[in-house]
Amino acid sequence: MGRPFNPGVRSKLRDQAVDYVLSHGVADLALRPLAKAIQTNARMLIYHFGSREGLIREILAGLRKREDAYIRAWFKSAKKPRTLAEFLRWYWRRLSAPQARPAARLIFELYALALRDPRGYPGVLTDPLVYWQKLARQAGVRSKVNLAEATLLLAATRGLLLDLCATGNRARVNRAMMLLATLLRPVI
Amino acid sequence: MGRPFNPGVRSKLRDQAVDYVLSHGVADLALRPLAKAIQTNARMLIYHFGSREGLIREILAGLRKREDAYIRAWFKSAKKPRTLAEFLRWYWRRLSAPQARPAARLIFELYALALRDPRGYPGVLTDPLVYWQKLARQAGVRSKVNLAEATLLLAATRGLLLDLCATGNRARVNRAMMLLATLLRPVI
DNA sequence: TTGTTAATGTAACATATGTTACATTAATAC
DNA sequence: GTATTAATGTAACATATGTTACATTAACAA
Repeated sequence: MGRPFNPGVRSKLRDQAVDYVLSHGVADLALRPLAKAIQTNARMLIYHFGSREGLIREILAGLRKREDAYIRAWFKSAKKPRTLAEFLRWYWRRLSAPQARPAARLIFELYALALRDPRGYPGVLTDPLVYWQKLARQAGVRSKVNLAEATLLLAATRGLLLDLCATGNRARVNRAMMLLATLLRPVI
Repeated sequence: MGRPFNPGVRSKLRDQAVDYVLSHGVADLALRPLAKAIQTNARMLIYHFGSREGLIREILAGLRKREDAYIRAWFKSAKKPRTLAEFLRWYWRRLSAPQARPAARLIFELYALALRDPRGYPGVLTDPLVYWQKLARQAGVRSKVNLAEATLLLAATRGLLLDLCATGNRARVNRAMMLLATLLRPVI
C-alpha cells in the first residue's frame, strides 16, 4: 500500500543527466547546476541516486545502455548478417561525425577520471575490451583476428578519434584511418 | 635597489608543483593541499603565479621543458646522428616503462581538460604535432614520411599508451606496437 | 643607519560544494 | 474519510575553494 513506486521518474532524471553530461562533462559535475538545468533541485538528485557517486554510476550505466542499443539496432537492421569490416566502416563514420564530438570528448574525460579513480568510474577501463570481444563473437567474426591485431585496431581508432577531437582535421585523420584499413586488410 | 628578485624561489616552487601534479593529477588541483605538500601556503602560490590559472600554465611549461630537455639529451648523447627508427624505439621503451605511468596518466588528463577548455590549457592540443615535426626535421629524417603515416603512428602510439595505462597488460600492448612497426617498416 | 623591494605568514571573505533536517504534497490501499 | 509511502521543496550545515587585506621579515643600495 501507499503511493506506488514509479520507476519512470528516476529514469527520466537519469536520461536528462546523461544529456547534460554529454555537453558539460562529468569531471566538474555539480549537483546544483545540473539540477537547475533539468528543472529539479539537488535534494531530488540525492533522494533518487543516494549521492553524487551514485548519480555518476547511473549516468555511466545510461551511457552504456544508449550506446549498446544503438549498435544492436544497426546489427538487426539488416537481413543479411553484417561483416566485421562493414561494422567498422559504419562505426567509424558515426564516431568521426561532428555530432559525435561531445560523446567522444566525454569518453576521453572518463578515461582520464578512471585512470585516477578506477572504482569511482567502474567498468570504464575494462568494459570496452570485453564488449568488443562479445560483439565480434555475436557478429560471427570467423577470421582469426589475433590479439595483437585487435589491440592495434582499437588503439589506433582511439588515437585517431583523440586527434580528431583535438585538431578537428577530419581529412587528415580519415586518410590515416584509410591507411590503417589498408595495412590491416589482409587480416580482417 | 631593494631586495633583489630571486628567480630561484619561483622556479623551485614550479618544479615541486610539477612533481606534485605528476602524482596527484591536475584536474582537482587545489592550492592548499599542494601548498602543504611542498611546505608553503596558498598565499605564496598566488603571490608567485598570480592565480591558480597562472600556476597551471607554469606547470604546463615546466612539464614541456622537462620533456624537451630529456629528449634533447638523448639526441646529443651519441656521436653518430640518431635515426628516426632508433628514436621511436627508445621513446616507446621509455614511455611504456612503469616509471612513466604517472606522466602518461597526466597526459591523458590534460588532453581531456584541454578538450573542454583549450585556452585554459594552452598548447596541449596543438603542440605535440608541431613538436614532433620540428624534432623529425632536426633528427634529419630524410625518408618522406607522409602526413597519413605520421598521423597513424602518433595516434596508434597514444592509443596503445592509453591501453597500457588502463589494463597494465604490457605484453599484449608491446606485441601490438611491434605489429605496427612491422606494418610501417617500409615507410620509416 | 634608512629606504626599498622581495618574500612570507595569518586570517578573513565570499562563494560553492555535498549532504541532511524538516515540512509538505501526491497517489495509492483500506 | 484514514493510513502509508513516494515525491518534492526550502533552508540549513559543515567544509573546501580561490583570492585578498594586513602585517612582518629578509636582503639588498645608499
